[in-house]
Amino acid sequence: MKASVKGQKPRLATEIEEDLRTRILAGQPPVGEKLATERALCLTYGVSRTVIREAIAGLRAAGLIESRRGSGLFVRASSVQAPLWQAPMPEMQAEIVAIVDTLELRAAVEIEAAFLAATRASPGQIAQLRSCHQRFAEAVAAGEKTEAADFAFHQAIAEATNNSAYRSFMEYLGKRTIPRSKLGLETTGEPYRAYLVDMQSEHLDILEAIERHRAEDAREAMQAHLLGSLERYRALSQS
Amino acid sequence: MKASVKGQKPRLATEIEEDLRTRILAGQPPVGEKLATERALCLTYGVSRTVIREAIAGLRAAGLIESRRGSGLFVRASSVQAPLWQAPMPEMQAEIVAIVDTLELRAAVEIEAAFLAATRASPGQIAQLRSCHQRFAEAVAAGEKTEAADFAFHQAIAEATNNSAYRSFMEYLGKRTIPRSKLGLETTGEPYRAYLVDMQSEHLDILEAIERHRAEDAREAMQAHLLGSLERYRALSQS
DNA sequence: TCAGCTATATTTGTCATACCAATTAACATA
DNA sequence: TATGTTAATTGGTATGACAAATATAGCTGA
Repeated sequence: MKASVKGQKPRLATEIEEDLRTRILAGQPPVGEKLATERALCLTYGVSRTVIREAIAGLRAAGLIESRRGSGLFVRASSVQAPLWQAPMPEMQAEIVAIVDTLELRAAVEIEAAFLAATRASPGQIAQLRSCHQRFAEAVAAGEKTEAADFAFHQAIAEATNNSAYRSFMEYLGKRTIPRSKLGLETTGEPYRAYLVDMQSEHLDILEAIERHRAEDAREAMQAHLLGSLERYRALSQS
Repeated sequence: MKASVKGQKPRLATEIEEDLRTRILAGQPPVGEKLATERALCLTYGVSRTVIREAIAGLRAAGLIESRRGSGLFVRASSVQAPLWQAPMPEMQAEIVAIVDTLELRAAVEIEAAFLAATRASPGQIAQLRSCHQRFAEAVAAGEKTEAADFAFHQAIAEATNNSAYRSFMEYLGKRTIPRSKLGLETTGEPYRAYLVDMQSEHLDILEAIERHRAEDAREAMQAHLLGSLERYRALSQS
């Protein structure tokens, strides 16, 4: 059943909009190609042109298509990023989107945090980072849960920025950390362990860059780490 | 001039959609309240009901409003757009140093937001940015307060990331905006006006980079803008 | 045979009217 | 005053019409 206002039956235009959105995101038709004409869509869906135009208005607002009078409807090079993974249930969609959005925001903050930490970290803060890294490595070796150690490492970086806003932001994120198993990630077996070993290695890259006060190196190491995490996460999600 | 397909004049529905979007995002009407009826909007904008319905279709697709037959149009508290920050960050309250830290955190986020906006902004969002920039310019020319227009411009950039976390972050910052006069900034006289003219020029650089989908340019323009603002602020604070 | 021009067809944008379905407001009655 | 009925309001959908912009077909001349 398509989403609708509480108790009300779904609107025809909304249903058709979702169907067209699904097709467009699936590359049918491909970017730059023409969509069927309004008249053809009326025939296809058996509805009036008013309904079709409202469905198209939604797609246009989302930046998926553009219309040209006299020419037709064209699929745009989409400005909206495709979802990282399919939501199992529509009700979870908002939550999952928020998770992905938060991860993206977090990435922006953490990359800059690594830079600032590399320029400002005191010897005591670097020692704290090394200690967190060590605890992460021990958890990996013992086959224990690594989420807490992982987050402690990132929190120590925020601490080393000597910026209370960064500390607060990471503290806030900590309250919203979601266990990897809840994200559908299989947290046992060799692939996951390899995933953790890669993470550990990247943590070391970040630590060493901060230790040597190489700000740009720290930024790049954190960026590589977050991108690598995302890619490994995707690979594990599909296995 | 509102955004439009190359060479084509803007569509009435798109213009009205942007205007309504601006009003809704400004809290007029507030979340949960009713929008004007379709009929009233026809009279207000002097257009047919078809145009109004297409504008509304775009707002509905964006999750800003929901319609209920027999009841009216309501401003939604969207689950995606709801602010992630429910509780205030305790450590960020009423500390001078916290303000500087927040600005630094904000810079990290906004620089990345400019990058993401340049890759993702829809034509409607670019039009919104241009509208905000225009209002800022008008406020400068009229000698009026520019804080609201300034913040609206930055909020529109966050909007154009199509990332709810960025939106929420900017919304949170908005609640913490401190009037420049409270920061000890003399907000009258020629030096302040020159300060605003510089800001306006930098806003245009950011806007044009986003408009041209030059992600790296947008990032650099935002970085230059934020650094420039800080330097100008320091200069004004000491005069 | 090909290029250029013109007329026609196609497509989207906007307008107007009508009717249906759901909700709300007004009114009458007990 | 409460309840039920009726009318009005509001959004959803359908249909037809015309304008504006673009694409295509056909004709003409070199």
